[in-house]
Parts: sequence; C-alpha cells; structure tokens
Amino acid sequence: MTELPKCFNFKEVDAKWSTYWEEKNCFHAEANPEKPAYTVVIPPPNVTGILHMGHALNNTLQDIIIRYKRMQGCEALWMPGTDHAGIATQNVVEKQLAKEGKKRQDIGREAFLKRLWDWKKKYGGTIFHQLKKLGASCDWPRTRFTMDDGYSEAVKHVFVKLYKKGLVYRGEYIINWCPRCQTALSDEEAEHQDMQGHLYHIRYPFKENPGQYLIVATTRPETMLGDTAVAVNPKDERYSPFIGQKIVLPLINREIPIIADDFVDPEFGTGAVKVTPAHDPNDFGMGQRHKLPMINVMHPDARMNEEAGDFQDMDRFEAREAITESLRELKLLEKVEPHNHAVGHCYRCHTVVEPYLSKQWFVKMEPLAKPAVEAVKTGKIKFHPERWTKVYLNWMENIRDWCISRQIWWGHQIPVWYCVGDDKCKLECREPIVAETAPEKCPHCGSTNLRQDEDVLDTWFSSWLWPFATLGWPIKRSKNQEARSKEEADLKYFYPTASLFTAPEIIFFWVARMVMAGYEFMGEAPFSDVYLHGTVRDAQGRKMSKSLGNALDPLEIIEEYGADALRFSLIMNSGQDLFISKDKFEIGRNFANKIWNATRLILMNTDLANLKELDDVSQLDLPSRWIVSRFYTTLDNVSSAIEKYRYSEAESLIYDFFWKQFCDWYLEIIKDRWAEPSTQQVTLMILNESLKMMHPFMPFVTEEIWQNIHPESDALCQQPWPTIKKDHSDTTVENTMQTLLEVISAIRNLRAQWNIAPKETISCHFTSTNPEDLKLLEANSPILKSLAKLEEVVIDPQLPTIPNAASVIVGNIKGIIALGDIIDIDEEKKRIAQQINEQQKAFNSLSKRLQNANFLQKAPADVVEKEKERLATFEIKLQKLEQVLAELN
RNA sequence: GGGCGAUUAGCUCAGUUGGUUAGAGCACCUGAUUUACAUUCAGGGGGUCGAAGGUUCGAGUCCUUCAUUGCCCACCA
Repeated sequence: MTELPKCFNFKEVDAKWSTYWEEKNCFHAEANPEKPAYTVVIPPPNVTGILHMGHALNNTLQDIIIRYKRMQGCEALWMPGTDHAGIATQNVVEKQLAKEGKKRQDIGREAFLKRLWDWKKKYGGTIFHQLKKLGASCDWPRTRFTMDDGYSEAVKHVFVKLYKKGLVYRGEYIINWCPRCQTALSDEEAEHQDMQGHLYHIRYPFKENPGQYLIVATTRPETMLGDTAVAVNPKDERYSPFIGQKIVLPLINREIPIIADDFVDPEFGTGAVKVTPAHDPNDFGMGQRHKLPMINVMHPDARMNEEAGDFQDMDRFEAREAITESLRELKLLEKVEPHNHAVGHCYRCHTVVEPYLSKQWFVKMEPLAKPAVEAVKTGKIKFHPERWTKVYLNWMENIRDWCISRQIWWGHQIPVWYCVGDDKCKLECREPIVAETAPEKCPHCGSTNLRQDEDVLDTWFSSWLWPFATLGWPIKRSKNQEARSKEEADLKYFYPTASLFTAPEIIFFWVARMVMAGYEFMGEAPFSDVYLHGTVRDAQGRKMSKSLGNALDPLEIIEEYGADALRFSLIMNSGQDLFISKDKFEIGRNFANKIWNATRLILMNTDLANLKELDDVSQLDLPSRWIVSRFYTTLDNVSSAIEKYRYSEAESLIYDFFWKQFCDWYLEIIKDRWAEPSTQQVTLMILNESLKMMHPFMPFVTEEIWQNIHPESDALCQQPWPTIKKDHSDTTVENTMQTLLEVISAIRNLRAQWNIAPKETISCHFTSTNPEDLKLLEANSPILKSLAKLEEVVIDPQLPTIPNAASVIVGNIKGIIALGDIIDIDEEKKRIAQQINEQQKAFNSLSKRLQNANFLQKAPADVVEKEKERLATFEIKLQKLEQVLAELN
C-alpha cells in the first residue's frame, strides 16, 4: 500500500518529467516501415518569440494528437523549429543598436549580421524551453531553423528553380513601402485600418483658360507634386469637351493632359481624378495604359525629394499641411471634407505604408495556385472547421503576384548577381545571373567584378517550404550514397504530413503558400487536414497583446496552476475564440487534483498485485460491470472525438466519466467493499486504463501516477492506447444501473425535501410490477442502503399499509418510506401533485403527437416505436403517482 | 463595398444528418463532512434558445427578413 502526498504537487513533478522524457528520448521518430507515419510540423514560432497563450493553445492541440497517435502505434513525428522572422528580428537588434546611438549602416552589413547571429544564439532557444514546460513532445534533436545551412540551400534552390521556370521575375511596380523599416512589403503585410482623413478638393487651372478650373478630389494632396495627368470617365458628359486639353499643375506649374479612363467613377468626389503613377497603384495602371511619365516625389524615408520644389525635405505629412496651406493662399483650395478610408499600415511597426514605385522581385502566383485550389475543391485537403475553405478559395482565386524582395539584411540574400563590369561589358551583361552558388565571373564578358543583389527574401518565402525543407529536402547530391538514401527514405516516409494546426490569421501568409509549394516542389499536398483554432482573448473579448497589457502569461499560469491545468483548461474552452481570465484555469487544476486524489484513495486500499487485465466481466456485480462498460464507451467516444478534431468534446467526456461516474458514483458505491479482490481488480484496471486515455491531455499528472504504480515499466507516453473492447460495453447493464442510480437520487431528494438529516435512520419498502426490478433491488440492497443512507431495505411484492409514508416512484418501481411525525400530509400531497403535474405535461405532448395521423404516417418507424415506449413508461408512472395521491386522500 | 461567424440560464459556452420534458462549468442559495480530495460531496432556484415570418407530423437545429455584435478581405481617388 502506497501513500501519496495529499495534493498533486505539480511544481516538482512537471519539471521532473520534461527532463525525463527528453533524456530518454521518448519523442524521437525514425522511418520505420513496420509502422504508419504520422507527421505534424510545428508552425515555427519567431526566433524572437516568447510563449504566449496563442502558442500554448496551438501547441497543446498538436501535442494531444501527437501523443495520441504515438500511443496508437504510429511513428509520430512532431517537427520543431523556429522562423528567422526577418523584419521582426532585425528590429530587435536595431533597437539594441539604437541604445548605443548607432544605426545598422554605421556598423555595416557583416557586423550587423554577426550581432544578429549572436543574438539568436543567446536568446533564440527561449521558446523551446518554454514549450518543454508545456509538455510539448517534439522530436527535439531534429530542431530546425529557417536560416540553417540546409534550409538556406532549399530556399536558394527554389528561387533558382522558379526563376528558370519563369515564375520569378524582377520589375518596377508600385509596392507597399514601409518608410520606417525602409523595405518593400507584400500585400498581406500591409494591414488596412479605417482612418479619419480628409478629402481635399483642389482647383486645377486650364492652360488655355487660366481663370477656369477643373476640380479634383484627393485624400493625399502631397502626391499632387507627382501628377502627370488628370483623368475623367469618357462617358462623363460634364468633362468630355475637355479631354485632350492641358491643365497646369498648381505649385509646380507642369502642363499635364486631361485623359479619359474607364477606371474613373463619375459618382465619386468630383468625377475628376489626379493621376500620380508613382504613388498610387491605380494611377500606376492608368499611367501604363496612357504611357504617362512617372514622377517619384519622395525619398525612401517618405521625405519629399528634389521633385517637390519648395517642399523638398519635408516629411510627407508635414508637406500635406504645407501644400494645403499654399493652395489655400492661391485660392486653389475649393473645400476640405472629412473622409473615412482604409489606410495600409506596416504589420511590424504600424507606420503608414506608402505606395511606392520601386524595382522588386516577384513570384507569379497564378500557375502555382491552380493545383492548390484543386486540392481543396476535391477534398484532398480539408479545413476544420469547414467554413475556412471559402476564405482560402476566395483568396486563391483572386491571387496576385507576390513581392518577395525586402530591403533588410536579416534573411536569405537573394541568389542573384550583377555584372558590374568594365569596358568589355556587353549588352547581355545587364541580365541578372541567377544561381544557387556564387558565380566566379560574368558568363558574358568574363569579368570577375560581380555584385550580389543586396536584398533578402521575404520570410514567408522560406516558411512556405517548411513541411519538406525540415525533412531534408532537397537531398544533397554531394553526400555519399548511404547517407543519401537514408535521407531520401526519411523524407519519403514522413512527407506528406498529416495535419496542420494554426491560427486563421496566417491562412494567406503561410497555409495557402505551403499548399502551393507542396504541389510545385513535391508534387503532393503538404498535409491533408488543416485545423484552425480560435484566438485567445481576454474576458472583455479583446485580443491578448503585450501592448494592451491584458495578456496572461502562460508561464505564470504553469507556475501557479500547473502545465496540465493550463492545457486542460485551454482545450476545454477552445470551441471558437477563447475568452480567458485567470479563474478559467481552476477547472484544470481541480481536475488534475481529482485524478491525484482518486489515485491516492485507490492506492491506500488496494494491492497492486490485483492489477491485471479483465477478461471475463460477466461474473462481476452490477456496478462494476457498469463502470467497465462506461469506460469502454467513453474510450470509444474519446477516440472518435480526437479523430474528428473535437478536442473540447473529448475532454468533457473524460471529465464526466472520471469525475462524475468513476469518483462520485463508483468509488462511493464500493466504499465498503475494498477487501474484495474483484473490487480492487476493477478499480485498478479503470484507473490504469484511464491514465492512458487522459495522458495526451494531461501528460504530467498521469505520468507521475503511472510511474508510481509501474516503477519498472516504460513511461506512460510510450504505452499503447487502450484497446476498445466492444464486448465490455453493455447498454443493458448501463440502463439497469441507471435505474438504480435514479432510485438513490430520488431518495436523496426526498431526504432533502423533508429535511431529514443523513444520520437519521429511515427504511424503505420497495415493490415493482416488473419482477426484474425486484431482483435488481434485492441484489443491490447493500448499495441502496449505503448510498441512500437507509437503515433497512425491504423488497416486498405487496406493500404494507403505512400511515404517514412518503413515496418514491421511478419507472415501475415504487418505494415507500415511513416518516412518522415528520410528515405533513398536505405537503406530501403537494409534492406528489407537483410530480404528477410535470409528468402530465410530458405525457400530454407526447400522446398528442402519437394521436397525430401525420406523425404516424410520416415519421420513421423507429422514432414512432421509441415514442410509444416512452408514452407507456409515462403512463405507468402517472398511474402510480395518481394512486399514491388517491391513497393520501 | 464584399465575405464569414456569433446571438441558448446572471456569466462562459455545449447542443454532430430536424425526433426524450433544452444541458455543463462558474456564480448564487440550502445542507453534509471523526473525509482520498473544501481544489470535496448531496440538493436547489434560474432559459417563451436575439425578433418576426416560413417549411415540417415535429424547429435551438432548415429557409427568408430584420436587429445587435465580432472578424477577415477590398486600389473608388
């Protein structure tokens, strides 16, 4: 008999097992043809990341499925790693530099990158330690980084491959430019927010007739300095006479034409639009259609440049004020109206993004999107919940080219070289040299004076390769045959992965692009299921964020409630978005403690020698058969809930079974029968198998208990998932037990109503019209006595006449309890009448339904049958109740 | 402007193809306890399932409209 501490001491236990699992290498997976593979790749957290609630939720979900599949006999691989997170990481080190009063340019690219790598070495592993505290069962020795050597090979390989296929191109277009980070951004990286702005109506004088104006409306007057036309709709009769005429651009006095373009909406503003091809994507399009000059009026940091005349060197917003003021003085400002519109912001630093003309690298997306659309439409890839399918398809079907070059230093430098050349240079030397390794000389002129493209690639251009680049793709030719074939086998075995768990925010950034990359480079979908979980919010529904100061730190929760509590509570709340406050974690803490104390009770009362498989359950008593049956039914339901990605449902099933049924009923029922070996056997078996079933959800407490019970055996995380034994599930047993439990509840109820203290002794006489019930009551009278706190139970086909008795009616069973002086006949009448009332309501609605010819005709036969049975039960119960009432009268 | 959700007990939410008298946890109230666990146990009150129509033998569940609310996408200057 073992004695455990009184409470589950998670502080010591959690740390012990994370270390143990890691040291014993419990989570390592290797290609094993004997077993099916089950792979999940972690959504790589940023290398700057520290664990937040979103991570905790995301990784708990993955850990549950991975531990479950591992126990089910799969070779389960959970691939860990981090993302270099270009701009985010660079920002961290730039801030450090700023404290020293330096900019990155001051120390140069090489020194700057060294600092970044140093930083990464020192802090980049933080999140892994935190994930281990959470219990994440990743295959840690496989940990990858999106900028490690092999991974960089993959990125270069992909760039070159796509370039050769014509899917990567370089061009000068309007892109989203962050003036603070001084880099291009993709469309997805520009976050649109509604802002209160103004619509400025400006008079543009005609050249031929300076007293007359055309009024244009704009939200950004500072860009007018770069105007190269004014556009109107060709069908707009107000303006058609002026098409082709010249306008003099105020402040700059440049002559610009009035052009006609369908893009212009005559309803909006004045119906006349200033055209600034270098500072607006729409205007850029018009500029190309009409072959307009493009005049860039800003420096990369959004100060006005030399094209801006008097406004040179002003910041863009300063210039907006100044220009408005000048126009007002010249009486060229018609009016200014308030105007709300969406303005793009940098997703990293929230600076207002400038549409900016610049030369960048792009990926042509349409050909890549095709198979990715197909895969989802045909169900090869499924989203959970399903509604995200539409979101994905909508984006894919309207896909635009992807700007992949960034003007920062931290990242994969673009594998492109330019011939800087000399006199011997030919025209072809202007062509970029695209290669996986640095070329020695220019293929055209032979010059060795080459310069690599200074830009780096978008972080997501490496993340989209994550599901296969982490598995060693592309296999290097240079390696020896043996190593190569091992790597090939590994890749083939673990790819494609099974399911992906992530947040809906990155469907476009990451999920969609991974699907495209999977098809393009591996010829296969990277995963078959995508589970998108909710956002973790605070109690008021606001997103948890550091800047709002409303974030709960998962590490603090682990410290205070334990990792199991954190995991269990998060999943319990994880239907849609999660609204979390600290007290939400009590449920998990309490449950872990309940498991602990149930174990404590069992170990105090049993001999572990009794722990063995149960083959024949038919000889067991009713409650034992009931709990065994309940366990296997629950196990079956839990397994299918996990398979269907219904995690909170799986947890409720476990919670209800273990706490309400096993602890509150079964362990109470057998309280006086610990001495019987069969009791010990059943109890130990249920505990043992429940530990396995609960382990994926609460790995620490279950592992600790397991090792206490089985000091000689393997860790719980390596045990097989319990086999579902259908023959141990028995609905008849469950229903019979249900009746018994109802009788007990009814008597407890009666006690409460009559205010009878538990110590007060009462006796009950039972009868039933069904002989089976009598047998049942007879056989279980000790249980009845103990749980309903009865002095005596008499089974009596003929009930005696007892004055001052209260009645208990459950189905066919009737019990009477002599209450002597306590009873107030009128009260008892009321009580019975109330019960009759309730029953009558149900009876009426049901009998009405059964009298309806349409119902009998149209409803399915089994439904009708069931309803008839129900009606019969109601009828009997009603009769009994009425009989009791009559006797009282 | 387009798309996707949400609305069920005081609070947070389950409720899987329509079919028992709509459930759980928390909170609240009553009671228990020489206790495996006060991180416990037994019991109780509390809901015309956002509103109005419709389909159906039958609607929390399906359809339409509306209201409130959240999120995503979007180049009307």
